[in-house]
Amino acid sequence: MRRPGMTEQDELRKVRLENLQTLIEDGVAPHPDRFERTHTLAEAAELPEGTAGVRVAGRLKFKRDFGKLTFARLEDLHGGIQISLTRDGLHPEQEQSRALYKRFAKKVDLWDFVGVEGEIYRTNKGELTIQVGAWTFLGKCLQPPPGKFHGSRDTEANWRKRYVDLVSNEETRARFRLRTQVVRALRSFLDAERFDEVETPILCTQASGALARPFLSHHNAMDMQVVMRIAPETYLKRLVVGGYDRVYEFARCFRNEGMDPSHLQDFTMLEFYAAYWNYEDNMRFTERMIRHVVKEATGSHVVKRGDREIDFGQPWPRVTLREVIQTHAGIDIDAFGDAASLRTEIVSRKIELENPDAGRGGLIDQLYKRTARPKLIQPTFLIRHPIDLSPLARRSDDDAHTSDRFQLVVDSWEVVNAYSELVDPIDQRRRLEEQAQLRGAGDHEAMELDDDYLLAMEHGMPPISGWGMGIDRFVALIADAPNLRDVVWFPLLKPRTGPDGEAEESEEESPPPASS
RNA sequence: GGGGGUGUAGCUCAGUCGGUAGAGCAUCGGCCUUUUAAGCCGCUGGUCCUGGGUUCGAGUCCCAGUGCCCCCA
Repeated sequence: MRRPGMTEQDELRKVRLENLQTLIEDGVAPHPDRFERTHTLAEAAELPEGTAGVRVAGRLKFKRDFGKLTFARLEDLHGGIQISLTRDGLHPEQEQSRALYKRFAKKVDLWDFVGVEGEIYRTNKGELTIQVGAWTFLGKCLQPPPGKFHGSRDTEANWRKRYVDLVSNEETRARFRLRTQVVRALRSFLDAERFDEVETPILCTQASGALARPFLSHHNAMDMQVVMRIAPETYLKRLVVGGYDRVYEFARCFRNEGMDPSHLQDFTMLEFYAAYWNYEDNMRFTERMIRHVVKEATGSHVVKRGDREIDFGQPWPRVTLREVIQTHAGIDIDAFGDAASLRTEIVSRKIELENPDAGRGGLIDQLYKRTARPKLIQPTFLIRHPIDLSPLARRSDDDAHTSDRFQLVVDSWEVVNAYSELVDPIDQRRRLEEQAQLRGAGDHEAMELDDDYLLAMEHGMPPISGWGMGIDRFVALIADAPNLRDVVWFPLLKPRTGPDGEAEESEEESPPPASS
């Protein structure tokens, strides 16, 4: 394999390695075991001037050296503060102080970890700063950091090396802080409403609970195929059979399907089930919860999305699928009771569908996605979907063709999907058998017959309303992120081959020995 | 599956008609006690994504591949 001369990256790394070596030779511990802080960086930035004995630690993000005075800035995920060191302010003895100053100015590099102790003051330019009386080396960054002013703007690099993205870009830090806030707000809201949090299997013998293709794997000891779950739904409903009357799970799910900016293979879904509720109870609850979470996480009910403003504070309209299609496609689906007549009507209106051979429910779904969904911007409850698109949902009492179901649509994204659950094991078996027939006919998205779940159902279910929300989508929505990968810490990407992806050859210098 | 875009120094980016590979910042050396993208002087730094082809000569043109992005079905 060709091996060119040392690249610039190698050279920059070598300088840092040499700086570390110098510190070690001076008796500095390269990897100290701990550092006692009195404040986080964000806390320190709120302290009044004159506060002494402040001990903080963080990554060195800027350094401006004036020869006898150095300004620097420490940062972490939640904040940062400026520090300043002077040539004569680090030790009572002048010679010692100058040595400590020079060590900091010359041998500590950007992105190294440093701990300092000092007093809060305000600089001539008005910036709150810690006048450092003592500093401690806490960790070396051997890799050259990206630019000082602009972090990496390369989206691919930011996904592959999210840690670099996080250190470099405040927008990235803010986006992930928002995600954490959203999850925290949802969890505490549900806990306060007496829901119990559980975990159900990810590795399953059967994929159920959604219309999607699973990832396959193999269990060696049992010598059998296993699948990664596509939804936690049927397990959570088993728990309702078992006596949980309000239960939820933050469920990592996996769907082996096409990739685009609004779909991930590996995503997080929040599902909850509430006994004795119907889907209308659930809509009221949803509106209350989501409104609360948006306010809690963003500080406002109004979220900016591109040039649009989404207002979660206004009452959310409820429209039936029939109404919304009538409005935007001009077709009354109730006037076409079978697939053939509906298909003819769609064709006559020159609306092109991706899969014109679908059944009536499938045609309605495509018609909606094609014509109406792009127009739904403000939070809207879409209700009463065709029964054959909802094999686990309860049939409406007043219309055998529709289900007691709702979706929450925001900025044309389906954020929430919920319904009154089908709790009749006889009806459930019939509908899963229909799905199994579609499967047999080659429809990979049709649902599998799940005998074990049907057995659980036969032990008795109360009325239930179930609910599911894609956390990644919801966060991307309120973070104004164009791509779901922007709100996932480590999105799946193909490994790089070639220059960047070559295995490291073992010619790198041996690490410096630990100081004794 | 189809189409379009993109890949050049550690980072952000230029690179004209095919003719010696460029800038700013970072790094490195020097000066500087109040900076906020500090400033000044000087020096470095390249697998132009990969592989082929055309050509006297390719970052540039052609073909194929590849990572990433976007759009469409």
